Amino acid sequence: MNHMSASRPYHHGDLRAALLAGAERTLLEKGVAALSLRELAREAGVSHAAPGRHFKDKQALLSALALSGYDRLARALEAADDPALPLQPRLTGLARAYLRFALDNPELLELMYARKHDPEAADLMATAVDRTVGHLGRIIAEAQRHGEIIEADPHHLTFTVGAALHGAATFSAGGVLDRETVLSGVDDLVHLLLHGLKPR
Amino acid sequence: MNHMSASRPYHHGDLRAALLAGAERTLLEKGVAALSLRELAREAGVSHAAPGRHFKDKQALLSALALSGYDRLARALEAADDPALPLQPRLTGLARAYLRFALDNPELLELMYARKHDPEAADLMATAVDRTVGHLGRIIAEAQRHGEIIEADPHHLTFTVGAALHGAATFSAGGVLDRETVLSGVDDLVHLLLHGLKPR
DNA sequence: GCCCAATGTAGACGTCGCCAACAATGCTGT
DNA sequence: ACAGCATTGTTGGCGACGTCTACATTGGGC
Repeated sequence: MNHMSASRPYHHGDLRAALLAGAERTLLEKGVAALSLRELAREAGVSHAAPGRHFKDKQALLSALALSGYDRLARALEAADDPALPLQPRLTGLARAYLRFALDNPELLELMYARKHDPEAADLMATAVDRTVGHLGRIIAEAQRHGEIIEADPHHLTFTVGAALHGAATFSAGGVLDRETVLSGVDDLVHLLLHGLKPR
Repeated sequence: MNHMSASRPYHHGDLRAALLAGAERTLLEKGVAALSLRELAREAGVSHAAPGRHFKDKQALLSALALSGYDRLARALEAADDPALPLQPRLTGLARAYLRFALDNPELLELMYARKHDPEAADLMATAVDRTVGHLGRIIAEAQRHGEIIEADPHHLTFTVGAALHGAATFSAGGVLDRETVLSGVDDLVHLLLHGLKPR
């Protein structure tokens, strides 16, 4: 029985997606602290308990958000990777894409690296991370085969490069430096990683 | 008038310190999400509104916690720094101390790098950070004077080294790698930073 | 066309951060 | 010594939140 005239249908249609979309927007505009399931439900026009049908608890929604973040990051990196380029500009392009993502989505990045996810979600995270660092790892291994990079344990190399990029992204997202300064420093960062701090 | 026999004194003595200590313990044992002002008040044996006399809101307590974290980190780094050492082992020692701190206090480190602090607290943070990266910066500038490091913009160099260390710390604190693996990888990390990935 | 699983609703419970009004305490100036 | 006052703690309450349970509505598969 419909009390109100012209009321929306009892079922939302795709509440899960609507909640995720709203959460993403709130995350971008007001930060993770401002995320509330009840508020998201209000925005979606459903009752305060409806989100519980799609996410077992708030953390589950955050995990889903982080997971979709990994997807977007992976797509951004793959789009930015040009295998035809020589090693250094290729890495620079990747680094720039990563930093751009970090600068555009600082709170999302924080969520992605948070260590509060259910074991199940954490597994999905791990594979998502593997996909990304695996990409970097393959580039490095290939460069090793071409003799462009020293023959050390490729995991160590990947870890170091990934750490430098991620640290830069964290610093940048922290807002100490402005966007342009960070992005224009990428060339030097990659150069330093490749050539080292010691004179040659 | 004392209703209860043998009740505690009306005033706590040093509630502020007790709250911070309790918060630090909870942070270590159960994470920042489990931090509640009311719970801290209970542990300290005071009423639920008492913390409000010492911290204007919850964020103020978190900021104080972060600030004390910077203090401890700075002390740990200074204790670990041996200026008599050659550059590479000296940096390795510092890196190891930083990673140890990150592994021991992952949630605290996250708090320290959070970008949610009041302008006033953010200022104190900034100077605390300056103190630490300034230390690193001086080491690098000195090495430059000795010709041990290329003559590039020292800020760029410091940023890169700091980013690499911080990224490694974040990865480590994230719990993907176990403590021993991380700490034993420090030598390689510093070596790579100094000598670069390209063959010499 | 019926039945059941999926989805949404209504209400309640306990916890939380924060605020205001009030009570106890200890410091300071005289 | 002691009055007055700022500091510190208490009590009670407000609104918001996450989560649970019981119930309502819907739509797809037998």
